Amino acid sequence: MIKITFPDGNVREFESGVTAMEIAQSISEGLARNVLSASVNGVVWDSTRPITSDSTLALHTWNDPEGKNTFWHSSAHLMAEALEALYPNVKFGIGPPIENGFYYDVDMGEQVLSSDDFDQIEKKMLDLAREKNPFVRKEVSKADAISYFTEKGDEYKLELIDGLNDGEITFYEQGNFVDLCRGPHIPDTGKIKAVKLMSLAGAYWRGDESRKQLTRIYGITFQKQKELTEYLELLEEAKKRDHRKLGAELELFMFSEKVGAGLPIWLPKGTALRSRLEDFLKKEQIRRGYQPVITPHIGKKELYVTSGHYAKYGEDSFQPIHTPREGEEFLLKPMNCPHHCEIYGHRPRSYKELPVRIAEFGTVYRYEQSGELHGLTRVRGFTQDDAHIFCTQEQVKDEFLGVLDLTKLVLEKLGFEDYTAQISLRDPENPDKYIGSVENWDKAEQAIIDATKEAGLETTTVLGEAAFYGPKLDFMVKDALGRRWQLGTIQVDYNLPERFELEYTGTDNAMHRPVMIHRAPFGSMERFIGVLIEHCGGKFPLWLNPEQFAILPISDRYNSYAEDMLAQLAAADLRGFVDDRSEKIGRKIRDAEVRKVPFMLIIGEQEAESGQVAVRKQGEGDLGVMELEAFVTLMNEQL
RNA sequence: GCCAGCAUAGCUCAGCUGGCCAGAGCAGCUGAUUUGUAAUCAGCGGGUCGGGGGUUCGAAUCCCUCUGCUGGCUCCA
Repeated sequence: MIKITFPDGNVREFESGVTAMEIAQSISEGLARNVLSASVNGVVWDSTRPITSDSTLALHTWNDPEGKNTFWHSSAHLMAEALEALYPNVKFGIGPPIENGFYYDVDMGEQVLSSDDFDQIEKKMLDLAREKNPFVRKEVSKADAISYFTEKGDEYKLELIDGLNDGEITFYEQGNFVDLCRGPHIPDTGKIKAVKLMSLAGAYWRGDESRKQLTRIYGITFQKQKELTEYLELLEEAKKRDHRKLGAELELFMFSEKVGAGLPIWLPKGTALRSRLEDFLKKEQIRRGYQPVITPHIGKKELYVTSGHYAKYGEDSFQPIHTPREGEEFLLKPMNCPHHCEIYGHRPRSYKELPVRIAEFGTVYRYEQSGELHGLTRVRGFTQDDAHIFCTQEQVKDEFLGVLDLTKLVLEKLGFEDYTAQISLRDPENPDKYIGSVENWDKAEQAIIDATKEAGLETTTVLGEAAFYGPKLDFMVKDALGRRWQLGTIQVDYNLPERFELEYTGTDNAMHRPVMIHRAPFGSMERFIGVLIEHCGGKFPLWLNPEQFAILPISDRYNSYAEDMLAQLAAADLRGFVDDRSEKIGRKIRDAEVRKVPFMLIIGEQEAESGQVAVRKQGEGDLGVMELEAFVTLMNEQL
């Protein structure tokens, strides 16, 4: 007999060789039906694998990430089986589960797969799933594994086997398909009831640009058709909220082939929105002791040689601009920090004036490969809500706290309730990758950890993700559809103060090197607004909305009255417009609704006589008639 | 940059395997209508079918190339 410890601490005895599935059955048939895999002593296993020693056990269903992963991993195998049945010469790379579904990298040889083939593959997958073939785990020797895939002629699997040790190699078999795989898998293919192949993409073998590009097939599967339908509906919703689509519809921004790819052009309404965001932050920053500055969009090449960016990114940047006579070389600025370092260094600094906080909405230009560009979230020219704080090592923690507070304020003001902070620290295995003293790194990392704790932030910590010049913290924000975005960032930097030889005179009358903190609560205005558009589906908070209300006269006769009203509301600092077209009121309402104007003021004979307004809220409907002052109050309450 | 796909009017799209002056809805303009909570009616204008080259008697349709876009890969100071 062996002892099995459950997550709630309960311990029960079972015969040695019992499987997780059998244990589940002993609890309830219903549970057993839902079990996809199980963690045995913390390792995810097949639910059908015999347990032969005292163990902890956690059963995984669709509701656990582990359960979903197992399900999708098995689905990848099912897809591979279908592919092999349809295209006998296909060779397989790797096929893991991902956040939403799975993929398999395959080498189709001469054959070109297109999404038109998806139907056929999906059908085959469902046919094979209906066979309810069990996933059978087999331990094989390295020699046997090699001879199997040599015979099959799959060089990718052979390469994978090459990296494995004898004794740790397993195959999984379902139906006629055998794959090299660590597992685990669901009990049988019958659980896969709904299949959808999503897209095709090229993917380099083992992520290496110099190696062969395989075809990556993305898919997702579910246990119920209904779940697939819901998932596809969610994707539809995301598509409706796509900032590229809404940005065009609401006339916020545009792109022009003539101006160039990846260079967003802000239209009047988008500019109104963006300016409000900037003003909000500018005010808040001034309150917090930041000093706004303005620096040029280009800088001499030497500036970036000094900063080190030229050596690191020179080749992969927009190339220098040359002056015609003098032959000077200028670079479009890819960052604001070198300019800000020059500002710090333009005169001697005393410890008394630290921290110095230099802020600029600085537009920067970075070369991105053409395939990388995407709406506002990946562009070649963008504006950072940048600031650099020059302080002493001792001040780092307090400055960090201040920035955390500001960033939280920004996110919450814009309706991002769900976010976490990702702390990126050194890779302990590679100390040589980093510049700056070990003591300073220790202090800075500790300062970040302490500051986030003090700020009560939910954090995740990743080792090895720090920049070479210092540890950093990124805000990971979840939007209304549950998608995660990286927005604001705070980075400690020991490198630039060194390179620019920045100093201050300390209490001891000696020279010291300040620490620099880069920070951007929004990240970039472009990216932030892109995410904001999708988060709120184009229905911006009232204080940001370029159009807060529309005045809709019932007929032309009330147009001048509407204009008077507009003037009164403008005097109350509210923004709107009059729809004075000779259209029926139903039409004007519809158009305002589609434009997502938050409030509509309908005025006709009754309102003109009583001096009141009939208020309608976008998406909600009629709020009834009220005095104009009451409407102003209503608006101000929501600002 | 690489793989796959897409590009027809301001927008959304039709135009099958090459064949009469390239279509629709919405938007726009003009006129009529003067309207009470999500689309009033009529008329009109608008496209060298993304650019260039080729195949063909004939190309929106087939081929090549460039540009842009989409989904990924690689990259991201």
